[in-house]
This record gives sequence, C-alpha cells and structure tokens, in this order.
Amino acid sequence: MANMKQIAKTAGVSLGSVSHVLNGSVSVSDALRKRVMDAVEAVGYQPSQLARGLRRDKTNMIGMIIPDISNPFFPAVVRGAEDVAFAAGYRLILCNTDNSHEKELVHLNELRTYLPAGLIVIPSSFSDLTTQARSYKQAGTSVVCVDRLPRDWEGNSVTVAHEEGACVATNHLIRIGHRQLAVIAGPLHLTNAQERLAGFKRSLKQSKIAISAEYIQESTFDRQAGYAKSLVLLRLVPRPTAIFASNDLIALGVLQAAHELGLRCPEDLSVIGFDNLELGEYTNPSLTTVHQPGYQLGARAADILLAQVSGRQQSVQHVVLKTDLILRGSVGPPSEKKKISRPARAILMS
Amino acid sequence: MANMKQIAKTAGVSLGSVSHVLNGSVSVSDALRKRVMDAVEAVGYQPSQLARGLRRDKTNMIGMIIPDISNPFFPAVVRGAEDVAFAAGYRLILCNTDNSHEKELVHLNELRTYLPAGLIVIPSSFSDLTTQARSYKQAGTSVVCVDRLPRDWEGNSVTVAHEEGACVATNHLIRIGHRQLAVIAGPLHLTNAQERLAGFKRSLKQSKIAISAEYIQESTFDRQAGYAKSLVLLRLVPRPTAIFASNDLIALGVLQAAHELGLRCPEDLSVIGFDNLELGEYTNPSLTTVHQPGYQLGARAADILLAQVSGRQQSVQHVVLKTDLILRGSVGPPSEKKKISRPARAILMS
DNA sequence: TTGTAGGCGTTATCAG
DNA sequence: CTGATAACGCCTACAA
Repeated sequence: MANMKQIAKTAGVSLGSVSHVLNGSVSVSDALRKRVMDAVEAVGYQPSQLARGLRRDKTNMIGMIIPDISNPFFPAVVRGAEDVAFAAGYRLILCNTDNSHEKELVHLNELRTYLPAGLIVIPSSFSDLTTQARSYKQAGTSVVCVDRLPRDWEGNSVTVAHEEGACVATNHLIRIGHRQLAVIAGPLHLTNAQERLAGFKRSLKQSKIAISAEYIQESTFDRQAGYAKSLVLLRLVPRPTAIFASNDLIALGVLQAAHELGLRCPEDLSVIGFDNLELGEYTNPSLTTVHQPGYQLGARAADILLAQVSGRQQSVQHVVLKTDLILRGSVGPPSEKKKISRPARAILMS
Repeated sequence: MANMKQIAKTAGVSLGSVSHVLNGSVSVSDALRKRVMDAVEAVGYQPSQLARGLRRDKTNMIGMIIPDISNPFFPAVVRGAEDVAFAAGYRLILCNTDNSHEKELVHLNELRTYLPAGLIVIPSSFSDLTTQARSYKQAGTSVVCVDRLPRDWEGNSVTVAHEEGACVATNHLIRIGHRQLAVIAGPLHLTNAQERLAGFKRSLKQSKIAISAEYIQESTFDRQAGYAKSLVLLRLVPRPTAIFASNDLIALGVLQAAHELGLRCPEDLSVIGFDNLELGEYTNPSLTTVHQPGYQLGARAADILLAQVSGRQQSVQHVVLKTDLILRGSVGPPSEKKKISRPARAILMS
C-alpha cells in the first residue's frame, strides 16, 4: 500500500509537505498542492488510519456496544448510528454483549486500545459502565448511553420517553373501557423496564384504578417469558381484560397464550406492546404498540458524539425522544360477557 | 493508558523483555516472566491494537460489509460472524452498502488502511469485489463472500444451496397437486436470485410442467415490489394456484395482495417464501418457507477467515449449506373451485 | 512556504 | 536468556 513517503518521492517534495497538503495544517503554495494531489490521485493513496490514529491519539472508529444485533429492536439503532457516523467519516466497531456485563467489560477494555473517537453503548444488565466511562472521558473519549441507563449514569444519553409512552398506552385502554388491567413488566433492573412500569402505574393512579400485586408480573424481554407470565395472568380471577406488555416480544407471548387458552383477541383480551417491531404488523391480530424510534436513537447518539469530538459541544447531553401509540387490531373495548364468565369460572374452581 | 514502557519500568526489566514475555517470541526465565506478568496485572495493561497492528502489518479487525443491517435477514449473519470472531480475539467493523457499489468501494478502500485480518462481504449489486479482492489477497488479506457472489468470483465463499432449496419447495407444491404455478424472482443480477429461479424451473421441468413467461415475474427483494408483482400474477388467466416467492419479504407482499383481492390463503392461493425470517411465524396464515441458516452463514465465513489468517488453511474454500423446507399455514392443496371460476372470469372479460 | 526530525506503542532483529 | 534499537506510517513542532 502506498504511503506518504512514496507520495513525497513521486511528487518530488518532502514528506512533511505532503502531510501539510493533506491536512491543511499550514498554508502551502498552489504549485506544491497540485503536485502532491496529482501524486495522491496517481497512486490512489489513502492514509493509514492506524498510523494516523496512533499519532493523533484518536481514530475515526466508534465503538458500538449492544446486547445482541439479532434482537430485532437493535438493528435500526445500529443503522441510525452507522449512517451518521459514516457520513462524517467514522466507522463502527460492533460489539455484542448478550447482556453480560463481563463481556461488556472485555469490549470496553479492548476498545480503549483502539483509541476510538467515542462509544455508543446500550448497557448490559448490571453494567459497570459508569466507572468505565469515567476513565474514557478522562482520556477525552465521550460515551453516549442509549435506550437504558446504568445506575448513577450522569453522562450523555439518548432515550425515549418510556414512562410517557406506557402511560399513553394505558390511558388508551382505560378510555375504551378497560378496568381489569394487567402488566407484564420487563426486567426491573433495567431502567427502561422500570419507566414503562411506572407509566402504567401512573395512568392507573390518574384514573383511580387500583389493582392487586399479582396483576403486575415481571418478565424478561422475550417471547417465552412473556408467554409464561401471561398464563399466570390469564388464570387470575377476575381475568384481566387488557394486558400491557412491556415490549413486543412479550406481547407475542401474550398473544400466543391467549390463543392457546381459547381467548379471542381483542374481544376477550386486549394487548398492547412496546417497540413497534416490524413483525407486529403481521401478527393475528396485528399488534397495537408503542412506537420507539430506533433509528433516531442511534442517529442522535452519533450526533452527540460527533459534536463532542469536534469540540462543537462540551456539555453533557440528554436527549429524550417521543413515542407514538400505533393502533392496530389487538386492542378493542372489553366485551360484556365478563359477567357470565366470572361465575362460570368460579364454579369450575370450587 | 499504560504502555509497555511503563510495564518495563515497574518490573525493572527492559522493554524488549516485556515484549518477549507477552508474545512468547523467545523463551524467558520464569523469574522474568513473573515480574512482568505481575506488573501487567498491577496496572491492568492492554496492548495497543493500533501500534501492534501498525507494526505487525495486520490488526485483529475483520471488515464486515453487508447491504443493510436493518434488513431482517442480515443480523443473524453478522451475529454468527461476530461470535466466531470474538471468541478468537477478533473484532468486527460493520459497513452497510445499501447495495450501492460506490459505497461498497468506499468501504473497501478505507478498510484496507486498517490492515484488517480479513473481510466478510455480502456483495452489493454489480459489485466490483473481484478486482478489489485480488488486491487484498495480494496483501495477504483473505476475503470471504457470503450469500451471493459477484461475477467471476473465484475466492472463498459461503452460500446456501439456493437452487436446491427452491427446487424442493416447488416440488412440494407440485406434489400436493398444484399445476398452475408462478414465481416472483429476485433481482436477476444477483446470483442467489438466479439460482432460486433456476431451482423453480428445474422442478417444473422435472415434472414436465410448462408455464408461459408472464408467470415468471422479476422483482426486488422487498415487500412492496412483491406486492406489485403479485397483483400482476393474480390477474392472469388462469390464475396461479401457488406462488413461489424468492424471499420472505416478497412473500409478505403476495399475502397482502391476495388478501386485498379477497383470495383465501391457502385455499385459493398457496405461497412459499425463502429465508425463514422470524416474522413468517406470525403472519396470517403463517408462512411456509425455505429456511436459510443465516447464523451459520456468518459463522462459517469467519471460520474460513480465521483458518486462513492463522495459516492453517491456504486453499480457497467453497462452503454450501443446506436449506430446510419449513411447512406452515400458507400452503395447501389447490381447491377444486378452479373449474367454476375459470369460465366465470372468461365471461367477465368478454 | 518548505523541509527535518522526533516520537506515538509495538514487534523483531541482533548483540551481549 | 536479556537488552538495545530500528522500523511500521503519520503528524507536528521547529528550523531553514
């Protein structure tokens, strides 16, 4: 591969002059510039990002740490970040943690040695990102946290209004007549799961609806766990007429459980998810859900990073994006049959 | 960040000895090794991948170039590659091309300056990868092509048996009684689309079924185009009783078109897709499809790369993975109503 | 305006 | 077996 020395020789100038032309570090004569640029064209020279990074103490790489690219919510986030980064000449190093903080730590430690321009992180469960980020920041590398925040996080963040979104969704259920509400929360050590649950509760409180504890189930963010918790909820008496699932994968499990128990959706049970994954359009019935702007989440995170790298922006940024309630087939008013089915169930159980 | 010089000072040995211990390049005394390792532990030293790469003329990075991470087929491929790479100490640089060969070229040219250990590429449309790969290989960097191959590709490849899969799927349709078959092919400049179409045709030929040209439609690999082409097919007389869609996204479009035309699936129309995306489980009816092992595609590609980087393997590798026909609800035997509907249509048109 | 030279953190070669 | 030293390709004072 061609290097600056060869350019210098080809152009008949010194190595330093080539650098000056390439970086515009000092003003050079037009003649010199032309000779250099011609040589650059001639050999198709591209500067070594490795050497440049080593010398400048900073590369054009951005470390992107996420739980799992094959979880359907994350690709959009990554794509958003990559588009913004690419346009500015930065490249993404993709790291999957599987929500393991050990794996996250391995990545965090190794990425440091790449001297990345910045880090975009969707923290793992029980992440120790706060400590790590301090040491990154000390080295002048900024870190942006996306979607959920580790404990005591004070750095940059881009999230959606989880609580607001959940509250709006629950309000909708209440407005169309549901009173027997239940929720399947995500893992409550995750801030996004906490906030979504808080939104659900806030809505109930505002409408002065009280529910007992067993109508609130905690689950992991996947379909299987959602299915299992649904079975618990759907056997409660009185049976909930609507379930707010903290993400679409859980909602899929709810739909499955309802189907297997012979409950019609939305007649017997309304379901709302969260995320607006593409597959929610294709379920039967299609899934009403809270749209989360995944692409924007990544894009804004990259924006923040680039602004800070370039020095345009110093202060810590907190961006909160809005959600949208997407109405589809899985939600409807509660049916009146409840009054019949309740005693029937009671007899069955006695 | 700690560097080798500091380790050397802490341990009271020379810089060179630290390197020898760390790389096992020459044998060292246990005493020296211990002193060095203790110092390494003490400061949490991690070698600079930048400096190491510059010096060794090769980094632990693998360039992964794909069309679009937010296309639901690709995340699994990336994840497979990342898992294998990560376990061997390699990291992935993720590049999206949007199927633009210009963008691909930008990535190809820039990645070179990172001195990557290898490249895993799902080529863009009209890719010039063949030329580029030659220059990479010349520099000792191997390239593996995944899923589809550019023209004249002679390098490493990992693909699935597209033709075989399509043939098996079509055979199934024929076996259960379909004779009015149609296909929506992918973009025929892509080898995978070509092969799938070839498999469809081979099946027909083997069963001595002839169809006229308008029952073969070419489309792009997305739902919208699939929908548009479906409308064309479903207005043909006689109407096809089964459509083989060259991927699941197209199949989604077929399902949508059928629904809008008031056709029941599978009673009036059977549909088979290709890929086995997760969302095919949730459509109504659920989608019969040809499963493509995405994760394995990526994992095997990384395997090949690592084997060649380590020198374990020199020769060009061609891996072809098998597909599986996944039977779900969108396929059934053709109904007998055809005999009524054909004249009815004919009258309508006169 | 142009050129020179030192050093970023490593590895590898060669003396001791 | 250990240590000194010259690159790898680039940037940036500083000197000319």
